[in-house]
Amino acid sequence: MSTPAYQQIKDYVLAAIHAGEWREGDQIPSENELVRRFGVARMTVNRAIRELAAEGVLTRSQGAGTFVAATKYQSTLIEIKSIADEIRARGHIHSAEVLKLQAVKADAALAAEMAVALGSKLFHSLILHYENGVPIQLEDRWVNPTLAPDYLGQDYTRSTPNEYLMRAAPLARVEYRIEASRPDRTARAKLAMERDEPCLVLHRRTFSAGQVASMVRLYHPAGRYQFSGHF
Amino acid sequence: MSTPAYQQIKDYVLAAIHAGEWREGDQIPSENELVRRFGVARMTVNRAIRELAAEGVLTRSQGAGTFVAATKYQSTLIEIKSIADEIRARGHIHSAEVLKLQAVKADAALAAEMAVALGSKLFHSLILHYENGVPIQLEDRWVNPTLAPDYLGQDYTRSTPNEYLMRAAPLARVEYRIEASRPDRTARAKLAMERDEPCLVLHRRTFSAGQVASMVRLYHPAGRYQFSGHF
DNA sequence: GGACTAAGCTTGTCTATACAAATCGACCGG
DNA sequence: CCGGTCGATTTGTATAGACAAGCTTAGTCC
Repeated sequence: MSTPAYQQIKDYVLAAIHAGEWREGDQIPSENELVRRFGVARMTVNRAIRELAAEGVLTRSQGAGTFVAATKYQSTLIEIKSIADEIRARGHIHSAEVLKLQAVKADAALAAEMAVALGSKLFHSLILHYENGVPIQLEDRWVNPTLAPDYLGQDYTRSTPNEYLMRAAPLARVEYRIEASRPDRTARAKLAMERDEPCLVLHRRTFSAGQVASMVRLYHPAGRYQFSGHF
Repeated sequence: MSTPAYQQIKDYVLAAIHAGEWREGDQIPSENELVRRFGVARMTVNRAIRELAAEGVLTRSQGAGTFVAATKYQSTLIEIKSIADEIRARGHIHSAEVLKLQAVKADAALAAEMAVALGSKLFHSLILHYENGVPIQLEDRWVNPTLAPDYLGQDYTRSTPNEYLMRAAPLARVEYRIEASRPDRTARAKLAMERDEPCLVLHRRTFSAGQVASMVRLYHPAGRYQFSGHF
């Protein structure tokens, strides 16, 4: 067989979760049961399940069993992965609403931040990301047209700006800043946030070919997202 | 030994990399060589090295060997070693007020987070850091006494807990989480925060010798601090 | 010298077994 | 009904061995 047995077991488990067969908190079959079903050694099952637990898909408890983990977000700031992937990886449905997608002229503050001349053309997009219909992230992005000339022509309900930019302008350097802030009225309304709900803002600039490729502010309601990671 | 063999091997490799013994791109000893050195089965070494590869510390190539991965990023999250240095680097004056410094018994939640037995002795400190007399960070820290027995005997108005811990327990692994939250009454009072001012909380656990060395929550009023970095 | 080959090393996977540790439920005695 | 004990189940770790597959290098042949 080409794909390793442990990977087949991982795929099987992920498929079952994705299909809704096993839900959050459900106990999944024991290692011995999976051994019977797949006809492999227990160490092979153990590796598959252990890796899924390490990836946050499952939680295990010695003596008790293995359970489908509660979906908690985990975004390493480091890997710039797309929020869409992250949501899909959880077996949930990602959707996006494009609120703005246009060319603008850079004012002083913007020109400084994007390192372009005052009055230069920039692309601006404002996109709201949903997970299972719940707004989870507001993405406010400016893009340098010289590095991504086709930026306005993409369909961002199908793929995310991030995915397009990763192809168009391979990133050389990333600069980030994390703030807690109170979003403005419109952002709050879009994210269905209460008046004083705290909000995490990830501010990020990516560089490509010595220029600022993109500058983005990602707004996350605190209760619905958290950054975490390890190294 | 309490800590599993595979974890000891992981710690050994991480320590060697951390110490600069093995550098970026260097080939590390083969599995069979590590088997000889540690006197364990190859599967045990394999698990340790495979996990480090999955974590991005090493890269492996079948037939060729295992190499120290290029450090992809450089995060200030790990370099916020000393807020005191950071403040001094800005030419400002750092001062600290020790609000608590005592031994406590771990309750259930704490024991779980520190990975110690229920009721174990832990050190707890609560320190408020000032920049030019303005409170800038509230540091709420728990420390494992076995790794830092002299923790309570330090003068934290002169050096920070972090500086002491870096010497006492060289860190092998860091886990972090960033949240936006509303701090409780006392924290808010200490930081001279207004009622609804947003607050960033950096939650961090450091591991040393396979144990949780320290767990800390750093509270920052949003307007007076931000995390940033690049990679 | 250049191209091919084979040996030896490396990692990748899998097996069958073993024991330890944690959990949970059934049973039993009070 | 309550509480404790014991056993079955489950995960956690470790072992020794085996074969496959990929890379490197030394050696051979032309």
